[in-house]
Amino acid sequence: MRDTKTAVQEIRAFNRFYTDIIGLLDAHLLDSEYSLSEVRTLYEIHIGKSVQASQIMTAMHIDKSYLSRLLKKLEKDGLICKTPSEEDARATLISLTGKGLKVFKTLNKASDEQINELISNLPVRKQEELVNHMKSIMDILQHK
Amino acid sequence: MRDTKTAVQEIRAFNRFYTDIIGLLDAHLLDSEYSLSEVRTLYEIHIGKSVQASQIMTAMHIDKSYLSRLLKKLEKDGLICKTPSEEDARATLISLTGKGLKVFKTLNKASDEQINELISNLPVRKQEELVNHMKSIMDILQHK
DNA sequence: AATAAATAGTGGACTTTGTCCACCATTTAT
DNA sequence: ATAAATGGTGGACAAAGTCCACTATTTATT
Repeated sequence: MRDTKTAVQEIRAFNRFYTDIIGLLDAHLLDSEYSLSEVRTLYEIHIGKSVQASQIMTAMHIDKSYLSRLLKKLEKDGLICKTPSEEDARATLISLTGKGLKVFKTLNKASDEQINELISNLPVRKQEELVNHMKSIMDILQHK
Repeated sequence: MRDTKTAVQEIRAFNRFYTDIIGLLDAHLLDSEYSLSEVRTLYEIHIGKSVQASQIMTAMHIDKSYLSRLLKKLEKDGLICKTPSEEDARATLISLTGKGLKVFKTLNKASDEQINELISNLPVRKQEELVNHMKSIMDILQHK
């Protein structure tokens, strides 16, 4: 392994840098009617097709009661539907409704555009900084 | 510019991936007596040596009233001191006290160790995933 | 010089996000 | 048959952060 100090410093610098970028994206996304966690929940249901609450919970690293409430809102808005699992009467299976899929796709598209705009507007200086950070980290990982 | 769809998708995939990693780090750091924002505030004061509240605010993208409260706590704990600015009577200059520097260094070291541990324990699969994400993004930026 | 507008910061009230805990129902293990 | 684990809900609460109104200066405008 190469010099640990440098590697760690580099990763922390990248974290600060990238946390900032993600923060900006997240902030922009907040105009929507749905919170970040709600959108993320829709995403998890979307890719899982038909999932249990506990699976979403694990994927998102959130508390089950919080998830329960997120799901409640999404259900109230008619974006998801719950059906009792046939194998396990404790569990309910969650899936997107037609409306849910539509809303998800809309939000997703908005997010794509956001990112696209970010890429287009990223000043060259920031781009170079990002690339340099990434190079260092790749270097660290490949030599560890 | 290359295929936009792919580029945007790739960046979003990386965001999800890296948000997860950062989340883990942040969660681990929470054992400390100080919150993430408080530590970040100490960091900003540390690198700025002697700064105004408004500078920290801009760097951290947080509300001024929230920062005011963060500073109040740090001051109460004797980690920072405020002195009225001589050029501008509206402003106060903020700097770390001896104790503040000591605490910051301790927290900083803990954070370093955290990252170090993360690197050491990152499964090869995750490492490769990270490197692949980064390669794609660098590729995107360099061809845009 | 007088006043309008901008800048720096504080504190009250509030919202959002998320956790902890107690609880019910069902299922699996002993 | 019963203990323990799993899946989920809801109450109470904590943490993080925003919005707004206010004070005190400072800078710009007439």
